[in-house]
Amino acid sequence: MSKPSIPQGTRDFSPVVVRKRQYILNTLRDIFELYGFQPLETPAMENLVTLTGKYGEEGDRLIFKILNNGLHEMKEEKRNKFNEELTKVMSKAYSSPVVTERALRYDLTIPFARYVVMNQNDLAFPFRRYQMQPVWRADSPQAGRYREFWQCDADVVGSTSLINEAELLCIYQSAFHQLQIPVKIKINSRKLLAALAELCGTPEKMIDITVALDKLDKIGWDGVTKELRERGIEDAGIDQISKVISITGDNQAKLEQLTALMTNTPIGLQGIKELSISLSYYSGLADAGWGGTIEVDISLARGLNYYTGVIVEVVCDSDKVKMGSIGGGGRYDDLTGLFGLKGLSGVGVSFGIDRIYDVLEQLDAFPAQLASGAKVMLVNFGGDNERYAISVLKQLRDAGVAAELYPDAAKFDKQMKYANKRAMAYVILPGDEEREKHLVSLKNFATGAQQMITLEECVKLLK
RNA sequence: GAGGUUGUAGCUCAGUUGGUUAGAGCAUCAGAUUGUGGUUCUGAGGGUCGAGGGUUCGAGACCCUUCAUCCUCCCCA
Repeated sequence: MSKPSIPQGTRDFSPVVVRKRQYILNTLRDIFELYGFQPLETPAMENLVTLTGKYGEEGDRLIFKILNNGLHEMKEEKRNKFNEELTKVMSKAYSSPVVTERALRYDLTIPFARYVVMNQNDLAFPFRRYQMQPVWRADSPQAGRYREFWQCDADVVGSTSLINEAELLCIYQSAFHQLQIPVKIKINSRKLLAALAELCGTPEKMIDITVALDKLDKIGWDGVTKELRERGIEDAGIDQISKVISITGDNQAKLEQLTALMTNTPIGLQGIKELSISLSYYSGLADAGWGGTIEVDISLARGLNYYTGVIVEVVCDSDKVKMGSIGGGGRYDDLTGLFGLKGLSGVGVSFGIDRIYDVLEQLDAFPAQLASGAKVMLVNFGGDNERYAISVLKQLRDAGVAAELYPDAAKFDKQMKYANKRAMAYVILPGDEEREKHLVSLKNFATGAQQMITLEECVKLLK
């Protein structure tokens, strides 16, 4: 007998953990629905060709490919061909439709784009959807990084209105307010980064600048300078970048200074205008009770290179927590163009469920009542008492009280220990005396107090 | 792709320069206790020391190979 284990980079979620995760997911779901987003689910596997070439060379290697089935019923000749191709596939980054033509979903964005293109005739655009599902990556796991993890996305496609940007900001604010996580939302525009590349005199280096700048938090300005040099940016250009990212003040002041710096780059001015309009829409929609701050941050880059407009990132704003971003998103033009549907602009946000979980744990901000499960357990005394217990059990459930009966007439001590371990709030003792009097003895497990009462009174207490 | 960590009971881990029959806590089961839990006491079961090879009179420990694991860098969420 081999010891049981689970695949590298996967996790079991125990009951308490599932409850806490569901609390996060339910909170987000309610908000998405409130803002008119519709739920979407796509299959765990996609056709391999749908995924390949969408995540870059590195990404292609990290896609979990699924071996074709039906090997046992192949004809001799086909099986030989299969084995030949399999050897090739195993030896290097090589794909063969003979061996694998499906793969596990790598993220939710590409399947979403695929869905939109396939259903373009039926969808009402702008299409607002949210999706919360696991994704898989054949990456080597490390702390906080798994081969199976959940993503939670909300996107709007088919509209270029900046109201969408403002609404997604509201969703972030509302969500983290409800979850009681203090946050700072950083906002920028890819157009400003494009303008920055122009200011450097190297507009074609925008991606290089973006990737380098994205590491500012991690490696500091000196590190970024070094990386920019390695990526072929001249010192004069680095000076320009330095000048732009070091502007200070509130959002209004920052945008004004930027305007001055970028008067000669139309794309920069447009980016500034978009940020300004988004923020103004936002202030019309925002609730005064939300605590999070929204801050224009020119150094915010976001690694993903399909973003083209406004980009955002959420970080936890608390001294007690050290954590990278817990959410991010932005506008992307033409994502569906990959599948032949051109001219559809989209904007979306993503919530980092695992990190949000960790933050809530560190802040000790999960609601206390999540810990307890079923409310009450009935002790099983066997025989006639068991029959009585079953009738009480049914009546409790009919009244909407979460209850369970210990299934065996085991020793009393054992049953009580079980109830204790399960963290039951109450225990009901349906024994001889209770059965004869048609009453129940209800014991409060926290206080130890016990009373013999009618079932009606009992239900009233437990509801 | 590069580097490092750890593999001993179901779980978490001790195990001295290589030396008799490999230990503890938790968990499980039984008993003190057949209607009163959280903290008690007693006892029991449970091990091819990750796998394979080597050195040695003798290996859980040393060497080689291999597998697994966790972590760091790269990259990413």
